[in-house]
Amino acid sequence: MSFDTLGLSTDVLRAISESGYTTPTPIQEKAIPYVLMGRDVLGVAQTGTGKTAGFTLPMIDILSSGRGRARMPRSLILEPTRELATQVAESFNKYGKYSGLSMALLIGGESMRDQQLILQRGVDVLIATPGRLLDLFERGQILLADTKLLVIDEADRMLDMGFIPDIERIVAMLPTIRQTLFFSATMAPEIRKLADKFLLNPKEISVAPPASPAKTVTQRLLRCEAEAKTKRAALRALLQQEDDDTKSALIFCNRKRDVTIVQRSLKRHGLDAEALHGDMAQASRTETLARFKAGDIRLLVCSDVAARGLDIPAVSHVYNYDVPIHAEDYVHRIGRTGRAGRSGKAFTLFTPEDGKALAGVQELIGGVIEELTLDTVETPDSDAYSTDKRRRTRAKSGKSSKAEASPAKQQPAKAPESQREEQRPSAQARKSSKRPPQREREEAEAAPEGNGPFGDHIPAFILRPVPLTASA
DNA sequence: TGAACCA
Repeated sequence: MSFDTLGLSTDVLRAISESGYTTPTPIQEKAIPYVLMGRDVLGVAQTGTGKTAGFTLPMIDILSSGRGRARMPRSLILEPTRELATQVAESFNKYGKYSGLSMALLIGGESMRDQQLILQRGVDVLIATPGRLLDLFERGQILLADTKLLVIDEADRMLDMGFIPDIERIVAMLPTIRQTLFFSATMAPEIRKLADKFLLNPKEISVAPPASPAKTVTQRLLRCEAEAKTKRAALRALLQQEDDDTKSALIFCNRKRDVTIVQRSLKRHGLDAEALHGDMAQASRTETLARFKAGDIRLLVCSDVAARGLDIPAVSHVYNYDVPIHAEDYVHRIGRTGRAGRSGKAFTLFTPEDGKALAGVQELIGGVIEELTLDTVETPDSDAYSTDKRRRTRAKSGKSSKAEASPAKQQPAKAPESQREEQRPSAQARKSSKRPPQREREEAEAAPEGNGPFGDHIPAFILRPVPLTASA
């Protein structure tokens, strides 16, 4: 199968072959002819399947005749994050270079004036995140009356993030006679309802995920104390252990402030890490992501802004510094690695407090994730979560056998609430006493405790190889 | 207990 039989123009085919592609992916093969035909398409596909080119390639040809009038874009693509929108714009640039289309990328965090100027000149392709699009619309900078081709990408994520009311407002401004392409990684009933609302007699296309992450990604858990300092030490230990195999790694935190803290901590310990989250200036978001993609940055500490959709082929490792609150986010995060047939590794730190979230993850993936056994931590049922006790037992715990860490006994928070509280006296003290503000404290803790990446102690487990053969 | 989407 090659691209020539799909009905694409020679201009587009030339750009494709110059990019080095010869064979369409299943979604491209199935979707492109229908898009060219003018049909609505309901595509169930994840990123990594070639979905983006599946709609950009035929769109380029559909739009290559005619020209956009001032403030009246001819097509609109909605994306949930700025990074994804940028990725789509890059696809248009790459494949549309012989087709002479004009394009505007409307995302927040960037100068509105530049975007307005481009809009006034008239564009064929508008790629936008909902917030900025509505903002510009309210300022009278955009008329969607001539937008006859609409793409709603990552619909499931739009739903999760509460964008659907925005999307509905936007779609209501488009002509009812139009072509709509609707993509989602899943087809939950709510998504199906949305699709029914936006699409007319769509051609349904569904492709299997490239390979389920369970097959290509080696997943492991690492039990940890809840204390941030300990988590950071554990993370460093893992990073060190995996260093030789690491092409590049994403380190996910649940909170933006922790992204900053962890990144600074790694840096102070001599590891070259950068940060990415939604509160950063757009310029550094763009630059950091570009450098990470280029292999310039090896370790990227990030929020869930990077969890979905981003296509970064060389990510060899994903670390979950926190167990994600929603189980689906786990799947998206680890899906950043093991892409395109490569193998990947995903490590998740969990604490006694993560019992519920972790159970949710394992339920969703339909299996138990194997736990790494560390000499620094006792067996699951023990009272290993007191810092003091850990210090005392660490030296002698060489026999912490893997056999004891039976997979069936993964849930850490078995101890009654009162007992756990007792084991962690600092938890109470933290709430009541006059300590410095949380942030200062964390940043102070983020400093190295000694020399080298591990401070003044090296967890014993990093000194011996950890078997990573069996798969969950 | 978050994060993502105009300022």
